[in-house]
Amino acid sequence: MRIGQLAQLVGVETQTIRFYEQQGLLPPPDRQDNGYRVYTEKHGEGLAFIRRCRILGLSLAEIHELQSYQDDPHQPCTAVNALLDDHISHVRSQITALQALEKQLVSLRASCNDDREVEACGILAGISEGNMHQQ
Amino acid sequence: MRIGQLAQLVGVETQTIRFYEQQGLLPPPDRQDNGYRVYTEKHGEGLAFIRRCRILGLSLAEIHELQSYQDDPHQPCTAVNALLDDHISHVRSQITALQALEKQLVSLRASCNDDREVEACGILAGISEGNMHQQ
DNA sequence: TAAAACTATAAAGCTACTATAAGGTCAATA
DNA sequence: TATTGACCTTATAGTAGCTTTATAGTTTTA
Repeated sequence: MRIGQLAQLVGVETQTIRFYEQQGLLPPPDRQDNGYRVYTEKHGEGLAFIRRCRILGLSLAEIHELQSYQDDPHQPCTAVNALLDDHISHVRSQITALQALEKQLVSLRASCNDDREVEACGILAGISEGNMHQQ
Repeated sequence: MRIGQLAQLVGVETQTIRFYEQQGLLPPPDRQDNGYRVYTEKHGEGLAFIRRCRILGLSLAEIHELQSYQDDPHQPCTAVNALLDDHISHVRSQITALQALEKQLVSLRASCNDDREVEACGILAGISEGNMHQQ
């Protein structure tokens, strides 16, 4: 299987595959005589794993960590659980921050309407004067 | 006022100020004979405006856009309102996405506990097999 | 046979800074 | 006076996770 086929199979760009290889997340595949990479099903699974992790918002470093656990299958999986717990709390704090931000933005938006000139714009005035009433 | 004082006043690093100048967000200040930048209150206000926008999550490009409106004070502020509306909907979709992600992560986390070996880890298995039951 | 589609590498670009290097300036101190 | 320390200057590289571009070789298709 060549790189283009693998890319299509998993739904990524070929450059992304090369990038993961370069970052040490995908093992370097064998090469044909012409230098083309040849992939196996294993590579497909590895790549799919990476993509699912990315969809879950894990960083490449975290994925690397997970891979290192996979390579040592008889250790307790405490660290995997901890990694996920950390990530969950990270996501939660992002949500909290964004919700506070949304509130601020909505109240700022309420301070203006389309019928004004920029000079009198409540939004620009609000930002300029720092009336962002963050709590 | 020199760059260090301005930085302390607004609460940013001196490099950040130079960076904004380079990006065209802060007008280049006058220089002393020795080359040191000299700032006025105007610069302080401009910098504070930028920082407040950044706290609101606006990109440098969006800030640039707002500045261009400020330079044209007799236009209707429709575009400002629209920019904010867009940003609000952007923030909202981020929140929605993160909430869905949190759900996925929590359900994945529930599929394992600390008493297993990596080999039997419900989380790794879940990711590997794509049981991420995204809806 | 020639063009289209694929592959390769290397390097730059993206965002919004932050950090580092190497050096010039200035006031106060030993 | 020499030097220390705090400040300033520019230029360059690093961060994350790719994407884009440039340049070139290979394979497939018309």
